[in-house]
Amino acid sequence: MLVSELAERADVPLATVKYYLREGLLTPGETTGPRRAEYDDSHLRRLRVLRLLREVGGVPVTSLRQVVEALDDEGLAVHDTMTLVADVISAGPGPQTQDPVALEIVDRVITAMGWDGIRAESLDRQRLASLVTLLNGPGPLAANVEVLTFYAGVADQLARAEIALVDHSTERSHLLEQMVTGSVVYGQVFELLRQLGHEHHHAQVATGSARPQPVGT
Amino acid sequence: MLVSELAERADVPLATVKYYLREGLLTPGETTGPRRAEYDDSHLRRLRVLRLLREVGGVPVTSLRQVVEALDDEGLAVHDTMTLVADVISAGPGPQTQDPVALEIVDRVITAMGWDGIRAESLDRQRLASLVTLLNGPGPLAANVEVLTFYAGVADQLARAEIALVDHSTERSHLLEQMVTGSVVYGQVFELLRQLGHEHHHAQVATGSARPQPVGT
DNA sequence: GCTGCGTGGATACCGGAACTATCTTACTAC
DNA sequence: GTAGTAAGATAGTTCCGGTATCCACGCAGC
Repeated sequence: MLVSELAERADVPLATVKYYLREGLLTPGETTGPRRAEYDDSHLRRLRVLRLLREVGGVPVTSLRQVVEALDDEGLAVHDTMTLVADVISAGPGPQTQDPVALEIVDRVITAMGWDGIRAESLDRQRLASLVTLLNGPGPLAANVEVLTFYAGVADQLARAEIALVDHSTERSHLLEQMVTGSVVYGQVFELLRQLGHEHHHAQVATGSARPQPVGT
Repeated sequence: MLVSELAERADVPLATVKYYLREGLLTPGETTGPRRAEYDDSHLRRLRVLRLLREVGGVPVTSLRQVVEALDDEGLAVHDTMTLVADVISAGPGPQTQDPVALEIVDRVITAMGWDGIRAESLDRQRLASLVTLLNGPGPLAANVEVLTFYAGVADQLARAEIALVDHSTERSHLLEQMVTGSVVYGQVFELLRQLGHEHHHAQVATGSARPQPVGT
């Protein structure tokens, strides 16, 4: 297919596709003449992934370039690609504080969960420590190991389920695209469900019903 | 305190505080002279909340104005304020699709959860439907009622816990600020923990250990 | 073969968001 | 009385994510 068709099929303005090509987010189509180039299904899939990351995940375009680099590096194991992508994708700027106390709280949670596959350089780990610093600074909120471990337990349920859901036997590129988009979209899905849960339970409190209890019924 | 002190205590550039005042995100201090105004602790707390919503939650400044309006409307019940704020805060633009099929899927999940306190106009509900449309469009991912209900169950655990955690007996303004910031910050905390969970379980898969199982051990 | 649409490629421009800098006037503390 | 800063207003800046325009030219239909 030609660019215009690619753009139309992905429901993306042509100008934007050209922009992505310029930025190196899409590999140029196969040139079939001086003013002619052919694009295939892999381009279409890639473009869809990019739009999803941008629009649903809010991933900035500069980060997208890092994502495609990781995705296209055939020499990289699936696992390594995913950690690379994870470092880039999750929201917020890099960690600004390296408060050792917060880091230790985070590490204790990680240990309590038995999560032994986490790199010390994991940006998520450091970002989490920043948030803990923030929570334990001025203000009424506080994060302790117990609460965080509870959260981690819940998060673990999701992580397990999500990994179990993907078909691990498919080809590398398809598998990665599936995992990356899944992670982003289901992250949003969960966040919305959490908000809906809030809305319901707030209503419960407001109408004078019993306060919701954290664990059992 | 004077503006400069307010800015310093909240660790926000003075120019930014002035900007927020201009935008109506902060109420003007009490004028004690033609070129003098006094700010108090409520301003400081408000400013901290705003920065948190902006930096951690990524809430745009224009939405912040709506948030403060809801927060400052003393005639509004706590519950109603929260739903108003929730509509404004959660990420993404308003819903663009109103696919009846997706909406019905969402509603079935809501019913299955026994969530009867959710307004039909809830933006989160509609945003979720948009995501479901997206998932069930082209591409390998798919969202069915079962999977979504599983997610909703997990989300419900969090929502319960979070509501149980706040001290419901404090004064309106403090309570709301606590709930709003808590919702945003813990949303991020959870997302990071979910990513960490992924990182661990991916590592498990990569090292050839048993694949993680969704529910039990 | 001619024509006119559309292509690939390059470059320039735009609009919104979130600040940031400057300037003016005037109080206030020393 | 004078140096320092506050308040308030206005204008300017940076970054991001696109759009728009331009050009020279090949291809499809006639």
